[in-house]
Amino acid sequence: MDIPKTYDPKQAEQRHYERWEKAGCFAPEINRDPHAPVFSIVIPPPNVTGSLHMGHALQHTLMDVMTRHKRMCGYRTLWLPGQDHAGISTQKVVSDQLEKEGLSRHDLGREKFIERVWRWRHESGGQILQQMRREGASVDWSRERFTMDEGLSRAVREVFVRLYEEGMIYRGERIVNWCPNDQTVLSDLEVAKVARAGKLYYLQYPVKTNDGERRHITVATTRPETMLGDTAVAVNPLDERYRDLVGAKLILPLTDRLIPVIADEFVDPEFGTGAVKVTPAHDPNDYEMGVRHDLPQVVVIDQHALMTEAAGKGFFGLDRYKAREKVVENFETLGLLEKVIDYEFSISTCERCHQVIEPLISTQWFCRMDEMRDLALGLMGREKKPRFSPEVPYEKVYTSWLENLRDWTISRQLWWGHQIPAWYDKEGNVYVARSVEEARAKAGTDELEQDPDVLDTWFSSALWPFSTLGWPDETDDLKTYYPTSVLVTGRDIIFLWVSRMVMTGMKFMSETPFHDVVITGTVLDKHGQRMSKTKRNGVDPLDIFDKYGVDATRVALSAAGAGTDIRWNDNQVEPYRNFANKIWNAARFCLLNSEGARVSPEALRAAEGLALHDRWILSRLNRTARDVSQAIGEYQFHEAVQTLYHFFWDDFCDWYIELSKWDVTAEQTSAGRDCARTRLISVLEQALRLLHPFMPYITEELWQRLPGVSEGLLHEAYGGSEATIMLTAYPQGNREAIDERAEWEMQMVIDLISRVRNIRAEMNIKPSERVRLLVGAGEEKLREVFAANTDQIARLARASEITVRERLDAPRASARAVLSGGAEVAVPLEGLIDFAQERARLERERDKLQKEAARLDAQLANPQFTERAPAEKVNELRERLADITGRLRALSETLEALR
RNA sequence: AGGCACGUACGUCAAUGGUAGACGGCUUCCCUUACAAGGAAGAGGUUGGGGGUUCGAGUCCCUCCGUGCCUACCA
Repeated sequence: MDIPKTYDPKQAEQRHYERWEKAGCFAPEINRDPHAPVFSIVIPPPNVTGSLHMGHALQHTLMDVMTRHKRMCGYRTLWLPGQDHAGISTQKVVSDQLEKEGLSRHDLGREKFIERVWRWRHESGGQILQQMRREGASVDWSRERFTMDEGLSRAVREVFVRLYEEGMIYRGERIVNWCPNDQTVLSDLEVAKVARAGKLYYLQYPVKTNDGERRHITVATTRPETMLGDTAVAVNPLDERYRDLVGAKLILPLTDRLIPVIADEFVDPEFGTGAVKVTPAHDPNDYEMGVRHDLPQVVVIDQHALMTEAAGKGFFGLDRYKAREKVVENFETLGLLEKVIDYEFSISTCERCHQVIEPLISTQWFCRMDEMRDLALGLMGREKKPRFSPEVPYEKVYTSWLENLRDWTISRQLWWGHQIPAWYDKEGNVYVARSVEEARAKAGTDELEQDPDVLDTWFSSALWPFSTLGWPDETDDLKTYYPTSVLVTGRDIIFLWVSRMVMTGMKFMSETPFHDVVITGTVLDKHGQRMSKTKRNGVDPLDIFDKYGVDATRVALSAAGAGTDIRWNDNQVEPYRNFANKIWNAARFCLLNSEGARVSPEALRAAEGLALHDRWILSRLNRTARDVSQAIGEYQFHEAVQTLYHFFWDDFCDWYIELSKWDVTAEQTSAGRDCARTRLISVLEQALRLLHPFMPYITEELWQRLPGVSEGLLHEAYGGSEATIMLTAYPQGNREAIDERAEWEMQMVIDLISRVRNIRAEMNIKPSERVRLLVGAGEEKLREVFAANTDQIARLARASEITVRERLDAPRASARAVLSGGAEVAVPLEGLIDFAQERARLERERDKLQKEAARLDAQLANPQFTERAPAEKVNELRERLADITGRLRALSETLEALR
């Protein structure tokens, strides 16, 4: 058999994915058990414009681990893939392409432009899905969805119409967030607040008096240019300074308008001058105040952030920042600029293009959220669903956001997206319908024009868990896979996406869209900075795959703590690349000694007369299986990884293989040898199954090479499928197979061997040199354990002979050690031993033990402790103290003998 | 401005209120026929400072220092 010494991940990565896919392993239909429990996940649809980043790799890995695990547990398993049309981003990508050709989207016209976007999507969009194949993601490609698919678009129209008919969607004029660059309205969630160092300008507005008295009110503002649209100045009704001026008129400088002084509780008397200029058309708070006081709205800034005609001759057409300078200059000239101070404040910017948002009054479509919000809050209140992991702090983040939820601006002035299903007749009457035909029927005329706006991208995403399964039709998929089992995503879209899915899910399906929500940490760069394109500090997962292999990368990502941010550093993957190589070589050893062996479940049963190391590894295997399943179930992937890593490396490689070597590598063919080989390879096979959800490629690659693997090993739900490790049964860990006694006995043997190795290292005994071992053990049980395993101990401790007695009887010139359980071991070293050095070594150990004994003594002597602590805990300490005391006694005697 | 996290070995991170661990790195020895991406043995911590609750605190409470994140209508 020809197996290379070093694992080459690329080879395995190329070989298996396509085969799995062709065999239909990813589709739930592979499961032929009609009573199988169901497990389903919908992928957070990546943007068509996106390419894979580490955040995806992390989330996809966790989703795939869960999916593969549940599939191996016999669940009917669906992981549904798909993509989001990503309105603004996609439109921008294609617009930029056009720009390079010297064209704008308006040159093409709406229809041609959309055609072009579709072409782009088919040609270069969605590379991310190809990249997912490399990740090993076991998604069902036959159910792939796109938010602009006909089916999903139908769901969008259906939801829109129903909500409209219930009065939850309405059209109205409001102040909104406008991006002058993207030329569209944005929802509050798409606006990012950024701290900026700016100035606070103090402007004086003269009071119009009849007696010629010269008075003024000073207002403070960060945006002087908006003063051209002021229609009032507001003060707090309780503010003594201005009480007599409420109701008075002010002369608004640079214009010919008079504006009133009004009283409103919104005004904080402590801030600035206690007087606020009110610009209802260009500030959300002022807008509200304007509504309360019935103030006129003077629009002085337009959709391109240029000053309008209403701003006055001198300002018309100026950019808003130019206008700002000019207003300030004019105030200075007029002697009305009181002062300018440095001031840091936060401004609203467009999340995508970072342009400063301009609040504008505009007619848009809105969605009332109160009813759906209450549905979601009720679900959390009654059933505590969805269950967030980690629960702290996300459950609270989610609910407190819902409690403060406001109406959602759902229209966007874009071309790429779901066009709003509303039509207008010549009189401007609106007809909301599922199709133009339905609208015509409602209107009684064919002369209708559809609303040009499209819906917020998140509107269709909000329906994802049921629209992808066929809603509004009552499909089998919908009945089977809704609600989904778990949603895996980042914290940045809890509001944008998670909460909205819950709300629409409750509204239209009357059930939570997912039982659990796993919030992953953010992948940061090695300095703890967020990865971003502009900073160019992003890491391409494909580079990591090339460098270390997909499996190693997946394990490294799974090993990150639950919910905590991950400071990414390439070399963190190295240990897992090494781990993969370790697995490879362990399997290599098994395979090189596999003649006469075959994978066999019977070999894993405890039986009479099994050697200690066999009983032990079976116990460890079952314990590991149990712990891993529990960890995955609790979304503690790092614990699962740690458990598997140590089982495979420490238990299986370092001890079990070493202890099996003698039997397995025997030159003579024998039933005993075949038996040992079969057991070894069967344990390996189980270990590969346990590792498979995390490391799909290497486990499949090795599994296929094991002798005796066949369809017969598959989980019964997959009977008739082709042989692959991904359809075998996941080891559950049998509680009865956990053999505490075997684990204790083995621990004694390991302890003895380690002590001898320690002596050898400290005494500089060459590896090639065999030593004699004298073991003294008062307990008969222990003597039996050592006696039964002398061959093993001799091989691993490199001893020539071993004598086990009740009492240690060793020559003075020996190096000694005391084991737990009170046993002692001595290595006679005639002529080699430095007595002073040996005494010092043992004294050091004695001091350590004495300290611990003293601490335990004190704790046990404290009646408060023995009375209040649980009896189990107290006993544990007593036993430990007894053990230490025994060892101390033995040590003292040894030291005495060396004097 | 409020709210929420976090601070543990040289580095990156784990630890239901019960003996502080892992993986790199480091030191010494070994190319022992699965693996030098390996094996064996080690060194390294009064868990950011201070106070409190408790028989017992990395873990719970308070406070200070430092670092992140989120929310917000103070012009």
